[in-house]
Amino acid sequence: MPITLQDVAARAGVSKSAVSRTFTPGASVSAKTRAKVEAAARELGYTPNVLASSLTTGRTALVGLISNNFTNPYFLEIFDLFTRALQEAELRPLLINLSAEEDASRSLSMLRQYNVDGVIVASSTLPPEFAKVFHDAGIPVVHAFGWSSDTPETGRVSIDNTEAGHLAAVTLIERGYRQVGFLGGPQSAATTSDRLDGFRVELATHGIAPEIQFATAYSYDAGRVAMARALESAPTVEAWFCGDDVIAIGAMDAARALGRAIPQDLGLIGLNDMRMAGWDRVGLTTIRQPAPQIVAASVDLIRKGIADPATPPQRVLLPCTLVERGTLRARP
Amino acid sequence: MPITLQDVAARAGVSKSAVSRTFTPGASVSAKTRAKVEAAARELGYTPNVLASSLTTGRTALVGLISNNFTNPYFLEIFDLFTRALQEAELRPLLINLSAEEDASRSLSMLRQYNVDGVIVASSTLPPEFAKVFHDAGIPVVHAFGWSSDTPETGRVSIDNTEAGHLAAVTLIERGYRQVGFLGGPQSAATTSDRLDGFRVELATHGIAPEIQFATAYSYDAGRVAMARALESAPTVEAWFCGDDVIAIGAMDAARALGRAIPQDLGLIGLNDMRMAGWDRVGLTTIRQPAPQIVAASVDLIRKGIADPATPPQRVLLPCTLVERGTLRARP
DNA sequence: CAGGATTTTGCAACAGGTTGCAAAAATCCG
DNA sequence: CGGATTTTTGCAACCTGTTGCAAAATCCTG
Repeated sequence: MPITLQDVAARAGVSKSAVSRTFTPGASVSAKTRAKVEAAARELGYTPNVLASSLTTGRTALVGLISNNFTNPYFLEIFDLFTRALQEAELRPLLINLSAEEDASRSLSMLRQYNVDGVIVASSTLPPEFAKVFHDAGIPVVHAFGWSSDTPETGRVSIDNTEAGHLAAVTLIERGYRQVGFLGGPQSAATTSDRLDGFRVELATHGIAPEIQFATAYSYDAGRVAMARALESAPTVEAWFCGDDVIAIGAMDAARALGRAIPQDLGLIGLNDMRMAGWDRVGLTTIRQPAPQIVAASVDLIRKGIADPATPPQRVLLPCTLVERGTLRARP
Repeated sequence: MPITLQDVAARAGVSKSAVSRTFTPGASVSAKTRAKVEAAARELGYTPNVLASSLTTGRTALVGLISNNFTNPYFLEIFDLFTRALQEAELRPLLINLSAEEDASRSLSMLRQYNVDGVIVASSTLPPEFAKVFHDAGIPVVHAFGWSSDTPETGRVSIDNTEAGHLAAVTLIERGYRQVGFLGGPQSAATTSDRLDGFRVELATHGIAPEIQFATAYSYDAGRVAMARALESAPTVEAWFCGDDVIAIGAMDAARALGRAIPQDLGLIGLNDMRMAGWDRVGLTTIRQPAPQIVAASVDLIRKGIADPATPPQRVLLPCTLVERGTLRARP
């Protein structure tokens, strides 16, 4: 049923090789045959079968896009960026939802079956070792949005989470908050501990030890229950640094529900600057991750890794910035 | 480098065929050879190459998942559901972001290159004809979340949008609203006109003609500007039926910004019931689309279409229900 | 226009599997 | 236990393209 090389070759009156070469950039074909072949291909509606060609070339243009963050609206923005950037680079994302399990080896074997050219891990909660499995299997891999100081040797792109924690601390101090807290994402997440570290270190220079709490997930609900608990156990904290915007929004609602006005009674600062943070009803002061740059750099790294598998894994750290809205009191 | 059938065959001391059969469900292999082969495969870490086998079997287990809704948080929920359901069915989603362009033929040729087994179009804004292109190319296709009374013959799963419009009208009438408006998604979207139809028809039986406005996209910003405009041009409308939750949220913020309290001064009812609609700070009264069922039915249809390409395209319409929260005044 | 250099072309082998067919092995049954 | 059945197995062809190699065609140059 589908049109093959053979069919086109027959129609154009040339050999299979000629047709193949017509569609292979840089191959040697005369203008005349090329024209004949292209005409025949057009008439028949021929599309080369990437899968078949991958057998000999070893290239599929397929890239595994793995994430386990399907409840955080921020990641829709990330997926939007990634799919566009990959399409731009002529790569095709094979999307894997890892919410249910965390077993890298299963993903690995699946992606191997499809001979993917590379893998992008877009997750702040997957452990750094996750990406390593692909690297060890010889598949170029980049871990985006996750990072920790002690990651194994794989490509990675993210903000400097320690720096983000630092920035949060500086901001809170500057606003005159003295009793502050850290409401992080899942405690096991690689990023969480870095953010906490940076936060703590800076606060320590002011002689402050933050209250510490963790939400069980990067989600509204998790933020909500964590903050409800936090307000109970640490009612004197004046401002919280939340490990993520969606957690911060949940936290905000929990605080309001318990009668604490924001920012009058309680300050909040988030992280990510997802689009929603700028909505009227949210107006969250937050630390922006430069998502477009992170994505661009990730795809760039993957391209390089594919082009030359010998490329050593690279790390890219991008700066984050404060975005002022309405959940922290003004500078005194 | 990678392990092939051949390698396993050699190690197990059998022919390639024996190995192939061991991995083909339902093929004839004795328990003894199967054991030998499995042992060898395990020792070598062999994973069959789906792409190579697809050449002869014509099956890739790849499914194109096409959407152009990457700014509507509702679709993150949809993607979550789809990726899980597809994984469950042993199918792999090849994600295509069609935000930039609407040209079906480009997607078609791309998906053909990869020999996808089927295509799922998850979009409320892509025209019904879009899915038809795949159907005509002999690729099983299901259009989910989009529908219009006059769609061409492709598989489709959605709510009955006319019914949804009807339900919205009934609800508003029941609350005593008489001056009502329709704030739809993009005017070109297939779903929009059906929703409007149902809405209008029911209102007409009460002698009411609604004010009509369209947002330019399914997004917060679009909802916001559309409502700002609507409040100007039709300030007497007491309640609006918004074609989508995220539009409704934007609309709500616009109304508040212009000093209209909700639900006291203005009623709003959305559509979808995305998770966020239930957040404290949103509390949107809305019409729920049964997303899990829509997704399940879509994947089911695709599976059937793949299993037997002769299966005629089916349509599944699922019921939608009212979810009461706080953006409509109480029943008088 | 001859002769050599260069480009283009087709053949055939190959990528990693699957499968129809016939031979070989195992099983059944009287 | 021998012959008829049934099951298992390997061979070889095939799926759709790519590519090294040598032959054929074209191009240059004197």
